[in-house]
Amino acid sequence: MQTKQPDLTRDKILHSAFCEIHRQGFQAASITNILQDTGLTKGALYHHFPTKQALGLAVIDEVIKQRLEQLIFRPLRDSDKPVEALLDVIATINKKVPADFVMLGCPLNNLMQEMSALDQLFQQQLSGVLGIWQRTVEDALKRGQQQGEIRADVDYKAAALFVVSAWEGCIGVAKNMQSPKAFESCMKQLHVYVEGLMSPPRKKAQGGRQSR
Amino acid sequence: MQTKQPDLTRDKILHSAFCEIHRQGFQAASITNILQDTGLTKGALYHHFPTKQALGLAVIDEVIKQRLEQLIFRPLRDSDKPVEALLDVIATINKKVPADFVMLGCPLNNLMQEMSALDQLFQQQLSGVLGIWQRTVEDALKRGQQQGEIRADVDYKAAALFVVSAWEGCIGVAKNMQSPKAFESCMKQLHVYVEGLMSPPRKKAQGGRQSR
DNA sequence: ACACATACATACCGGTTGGTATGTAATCGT
DNA sequence: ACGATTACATACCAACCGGTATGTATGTGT
Repeated sequence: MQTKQPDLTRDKILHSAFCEIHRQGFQAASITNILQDTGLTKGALYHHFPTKQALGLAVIDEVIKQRLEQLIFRPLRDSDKPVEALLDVIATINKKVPADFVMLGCPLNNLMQEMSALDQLFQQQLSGVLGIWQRTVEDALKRGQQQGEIRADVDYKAAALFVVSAWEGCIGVAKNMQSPKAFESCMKQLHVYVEGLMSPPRKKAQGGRQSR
Repeated sequence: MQTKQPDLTRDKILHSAFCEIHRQGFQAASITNILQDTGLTKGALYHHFPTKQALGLAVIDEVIKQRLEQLIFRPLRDSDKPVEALLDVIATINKKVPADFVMLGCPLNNLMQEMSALDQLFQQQLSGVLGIWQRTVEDALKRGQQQGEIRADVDYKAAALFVVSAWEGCIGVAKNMQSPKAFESCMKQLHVYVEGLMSPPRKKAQGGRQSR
């Protein structure tokens, strides 16, 4: 290991790049700005990353994916009550995330909307993370189905895709409205949708009511 | 009226700007590119629009809003069977729109994700259009409720917000996956959600099944 | 017919961008 | 101990950006 601790430097760049990209988008993210936050220079950046594109891809893989992993994927995978876990994550996500994340949007969604049509490598990288998300929800629904919590006639693949889509849509719209309240209301409806996939217990369950 | 038909010139610029912005995003949209498509020059553009920002705002108001108006808002408003109309629009939207619109994303959503956190005027303009969308769906649900088609316990405001959010989410995710099929599947689930808001007729209705 | 406004075209500008070439100090392998 | 490699810093560059100043041809109002 070198005294200058290259891995630590790399992480500093990655983190700063993540913040800048989250705020400005990838294309508008300025390498100069990213470096200014770290006190490093271009020499350091272009030593660790060959291009700006490579830096962006690394941010997706090593920052964004990891955060989603910790925040969403792992809780779903680790729980042996997958439906309960899914409903819990949906219900509490807005408290487990910094407030400005609603104002700035989901980092993954931001990049998807900006880059998917422009850069194939970005598209693939982002699609990979989204695929994990989708398959994690899918697996939770599937296991819930095996446990009898989810109705047998539910197409869990299509439902999982929709859950993820609506999820991102909720963040996106809330971001546009700059309204954490809208996010909360919207996620509550997603909660209702998932409940609608469940087998009716004894009480006739959900409707769609809450505050305005 | 002048021989050079300024309104026509303005429209040409607006349309070209819409296309460039749709493909590249607003910030990455190059004024030079926009003008190249039209055969005009910067003199023309900066005669009709004081800044690039003003051009972008005009694109939202005069192109994007109008397209949504025609494609979504009007059908919902004009129908006296609002729930049926809503379900129909959701079911057929993918056929009423050019194929590359899925690949390039919803122009409104693209701009929301890119600009809402960066520029307050953009945020307001976009929020305005989104608000019309939301209120249009809201009104359709409300009227459906009065007609007894929508259950009385449904919070139509929250449901409308969710419908719009999920709608945009579906396009966004389909764009990332570059998959019109995913869009179709996703919208079908949104269809299921809306059906779930309806009063049970005699048949016990929807589930959630379709192709993989 | 003549002053003036409109509707553009052309040429130019300062600032910023991602990227590179070069320099250098520290560390590692042997 | 010493060459090679790593890990940066510094200086620089061509390309492109949005925007402006100026020029000009074509109208319109009177």
